[in-house]
Amino acid sequence: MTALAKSDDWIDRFEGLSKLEPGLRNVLTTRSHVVRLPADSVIFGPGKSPDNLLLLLQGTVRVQQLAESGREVVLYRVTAGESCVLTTACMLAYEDYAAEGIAETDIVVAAIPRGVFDDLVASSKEFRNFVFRAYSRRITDLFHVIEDIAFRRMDIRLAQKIIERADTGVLKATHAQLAAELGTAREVISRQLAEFQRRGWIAQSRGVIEILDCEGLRALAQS
Amino acid sequence: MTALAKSDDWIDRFEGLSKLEPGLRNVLTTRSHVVRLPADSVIFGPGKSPDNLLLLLQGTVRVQQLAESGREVVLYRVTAGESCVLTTACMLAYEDYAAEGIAETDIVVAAIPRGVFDDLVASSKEFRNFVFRAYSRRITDLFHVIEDIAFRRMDIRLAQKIIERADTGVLKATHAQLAAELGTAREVISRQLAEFQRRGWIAQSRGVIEILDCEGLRALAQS
DNA sequence: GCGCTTGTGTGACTAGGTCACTGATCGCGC
DNA sequence: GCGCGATCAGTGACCTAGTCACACAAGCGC
Repeated sequence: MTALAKSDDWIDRFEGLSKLEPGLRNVLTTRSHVVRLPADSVIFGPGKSPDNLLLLLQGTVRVQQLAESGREVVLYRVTAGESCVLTTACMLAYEDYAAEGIAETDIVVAAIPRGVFDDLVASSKEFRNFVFRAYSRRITDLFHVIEDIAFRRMDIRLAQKIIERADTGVLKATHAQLAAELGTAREVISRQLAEFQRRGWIAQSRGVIEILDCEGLRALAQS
Repeated sequence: MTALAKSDDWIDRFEGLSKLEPGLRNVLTTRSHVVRLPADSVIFGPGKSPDNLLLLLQGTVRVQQLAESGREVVLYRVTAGESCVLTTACMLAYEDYAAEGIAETDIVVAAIPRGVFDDLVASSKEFRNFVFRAYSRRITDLFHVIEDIAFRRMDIRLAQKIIERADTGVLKATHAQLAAELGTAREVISRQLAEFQRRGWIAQSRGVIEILDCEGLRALAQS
């Protein structure tokens, strides 16, 4: 991180920006600032629209939808090397919407002020492509979420989530967190996990799920 | 329509474009073409990504998500005076996604080729704002859909849909169409409508729903 | 009128969400 | 080490929504 703050190395971490015209690289680095934020920071949310485009250098950001009832769904995650591009659209949002972005880990971001963003979009085809490609990616993610919620079974979605988010066979998450992730109720997750356990696919303890039979899970996830 | 094809009047139908720089108005009109398409035309879809940005002059376009199972959900509608801006993102789509856009009526569109779109984004702040504002709008719509599907009751969603889409107290749609609209099964719609009828809110006949008690529906829709 | 197609109604059953709990486990202060 | 509040997990009863396999009805062409 110390090195990051004073160099422009970070640009090369973004696939779509590596071929950026040299002059514009300069614009980017001199007119944006690298910021470090602690885990659980709210990047944007209802009534809190950012006025920077954020490029994520380290860590992950979770973007989730909130309902008045208090329930939530995770829409997608932004990982290092990606931009949180929907924020640009959100800057102009018609009504303010009920999604928020939260730092899931400590994060390091390059914040590009709105005016600089606008200049770059105007002057660089590379940058435009970068932006539109990022949009495309997110919208595809949203389509995915819709399809999942509307048409897929919970057990399948849960199995997928466990595989996707388990690190070295272990997933640290409470049932309530998984429920928020998938937009369902805690009890539903508890019951499904109990069933997975009964089948010998996982072992559970407080806040931890351990995968015992990845093949079993995968078979369900892919059906 | 005859008048439309040969003038640039249509630009003024788009709120965000009316203040477009005069020179660029010209670019728009000379390098785009006004096209008329019949109802049910597929504007874009899986494996059919458009290479024009479409601005809708007349009619409406329905954008819907398809699942392999054959079920569908309507994501949003584009109405006259709006642009089908997600197509721009879709031109660059990572994987191709399972959404399609269909002309719901006969439509008249101004088709802006990709290169022209790019030039305009580069040269006009007005146009950029127009584009990003349109994105914002659509994304908000998608957030809405997700919230509805994940957290709202069917009876409420159905009541809303009926009110929203009924024309002079009458809605011409089959139960199957309403089911596709809301991403549920036909039987569910049939049962809900039977209940609405039992309560005296609507009358039904083949392919037609007539609103008898709008207040009753509205009360449910708002709860 | 006869048969086809399309639209609607129904019952039995499964999956998922809600409610109101109980019991387990953990961290922490003392 | 013990007690206690907070967080996490399990459970049964009940309701809503989606699935399946039908029967039945209305419009349409011939």
